[in-house]
Amino acid sequence: MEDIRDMLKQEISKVLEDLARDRGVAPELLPEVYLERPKRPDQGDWATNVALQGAKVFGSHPREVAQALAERLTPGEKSCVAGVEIAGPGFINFRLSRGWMGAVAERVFSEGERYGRSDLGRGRRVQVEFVSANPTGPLHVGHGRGAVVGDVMTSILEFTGWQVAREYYINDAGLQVDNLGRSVQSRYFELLGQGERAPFPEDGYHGDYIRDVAQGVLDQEGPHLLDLPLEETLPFFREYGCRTLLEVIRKDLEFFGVRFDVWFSEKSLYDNASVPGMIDHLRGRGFVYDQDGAVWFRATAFGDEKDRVLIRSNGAPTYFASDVAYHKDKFDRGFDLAIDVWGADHHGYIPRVRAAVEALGRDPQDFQVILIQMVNLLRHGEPVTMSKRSGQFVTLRDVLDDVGPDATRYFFLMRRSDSHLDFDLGVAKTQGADNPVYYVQYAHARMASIFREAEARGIPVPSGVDPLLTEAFGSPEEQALMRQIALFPDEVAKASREYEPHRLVFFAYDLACAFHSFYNASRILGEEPALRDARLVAVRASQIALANALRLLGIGAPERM
RNA sequence: GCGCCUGUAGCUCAACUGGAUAGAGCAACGGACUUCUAAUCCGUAGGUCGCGGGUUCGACUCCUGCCAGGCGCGCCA
Repeated sequence: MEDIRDMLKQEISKVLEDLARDRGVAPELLPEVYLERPKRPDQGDWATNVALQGAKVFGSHPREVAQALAERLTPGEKSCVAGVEIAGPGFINFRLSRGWMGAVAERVFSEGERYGRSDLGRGRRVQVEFVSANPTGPLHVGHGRGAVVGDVMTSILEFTGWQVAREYYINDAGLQVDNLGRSVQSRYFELLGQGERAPFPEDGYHGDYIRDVAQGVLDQEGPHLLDLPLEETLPFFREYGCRTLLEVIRKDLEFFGVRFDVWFSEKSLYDNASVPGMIDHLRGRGFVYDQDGAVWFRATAFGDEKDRVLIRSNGAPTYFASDVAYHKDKFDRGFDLAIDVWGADHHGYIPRVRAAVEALGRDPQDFQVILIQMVNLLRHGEPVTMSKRSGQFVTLRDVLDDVGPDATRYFFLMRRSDSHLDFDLGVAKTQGADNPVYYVQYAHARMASIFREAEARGIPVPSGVDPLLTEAFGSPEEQALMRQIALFPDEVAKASREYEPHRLVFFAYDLACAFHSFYNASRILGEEPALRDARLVAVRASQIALANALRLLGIGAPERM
């Protein structure tokens, strides 16, 4: 299909240049040729709007230009073009001969699991940092959305020729882990009936899981920590709590099918002096100065609205300081592109980090952020309230146990990540018609079932595409199905370029839809051999495309349901 | 006050980045299983694309001014 498009494009460009020469139009004024797939089948298989774009430079009407171009375009055997017509305000529509469907199927067959791959990334290295939730409690639903978006994004990037590293940034330095340590410490004392000796911190973590962590300390250490000064044991509680909760997070993510190559410790940036190193580096480039006893980054030099503090006047570094050091580290490690997946409430933070990236001497485009909007959790239309403070929030684990990983992934991915998402646990759980996950998976199960039945009847499934056999193609449903299959590489590329993993969910859904229509309209195994084999080829191609899409999404492709 | 995001069918969302008659799913109504899975399909109905200007062959898409909602504007993380 790609090949056909390229050939068409070249031919149109050539004809356009010929026409320009004949009419004395300078070639550099000519518009670029775009070929697009019309929405409606009666508008052909491919269409171009060059005549509309170029009417002005020709000093003529779009339809007249289109007519002139069309006259010079002769349907050719090789390009599969069966017809050229002018429509609407001046579109040129191309109708392909039936052979195109065979060409699509042939490509899908020969590429198999690789169908949809590309070399967009050209082997460049990209690091995707996602989730990065503070290790102060279990993951909640919002983290889950970021986890899936990041995970699927990495799969897509890998599939499109990038060398990918998946990374989790652990915020194990600073105030919040301190609070965690004190919270655990307090609960530990409480378990031993001496809670009043270690008061619960004002901004402490109230969730029950803190008691579990404290119980773990008690089981491991016994009561001897009671006898030591609070400040002396705090580092232990802090470290223990952090490690334990991180392990909980890691297990939840693993259950969700999300894995990381690197777990990067914020604390390590201080242990190995990366933060002062970064500050020296930026100071040397003239982007750091001292004022009011604090150390500042000149973010305004790169379009941020104000300069930002790196080291407070009390000597403590800001979160931003470690973040800049972390991003410097990313680029020092040789990544060509760094993609961060953040909660949308952090969007105001983007300009300063981008400014820092630029100050480090990188193209600001080498740093990209995917924003994840809020998830509204509902149960049968009723909002489920979440408050991490009080500890009464619905965890990712709760949702996974309730509706399962496949449905959870699907729901998190079915909207653009930067738009609000209503996640109704009731709907996600129903196995009925209003649950799109099953609609898609059912399509795959149906395909598998056809092949099972074929085997039972002793009907061999064609392993290749016989050009004669594809002449049997042709119903509107078959065409729609093959058209959708042919779209897959484009959709993957688009998802990769635009950082929009949800596109694949829409693709999978549309493919399932095209398949269900085809299935209901066509008999397969009962038909005479030529037609039967052609349809088996279509089903196999559908199955490969759908399985590839589901694999990228991390959603199961069941053989039966 | 400033910045970012959002506003499309009763509800939840698409619209190939400026293209042709704005499309799906729920919800409503009417049909299709003696067949390779009816967790499916087909049809009907539903719209001043928040509102007003502008740009051009052409605007849901771009520019501008309003209106409404969300988020953000710390020497917090």
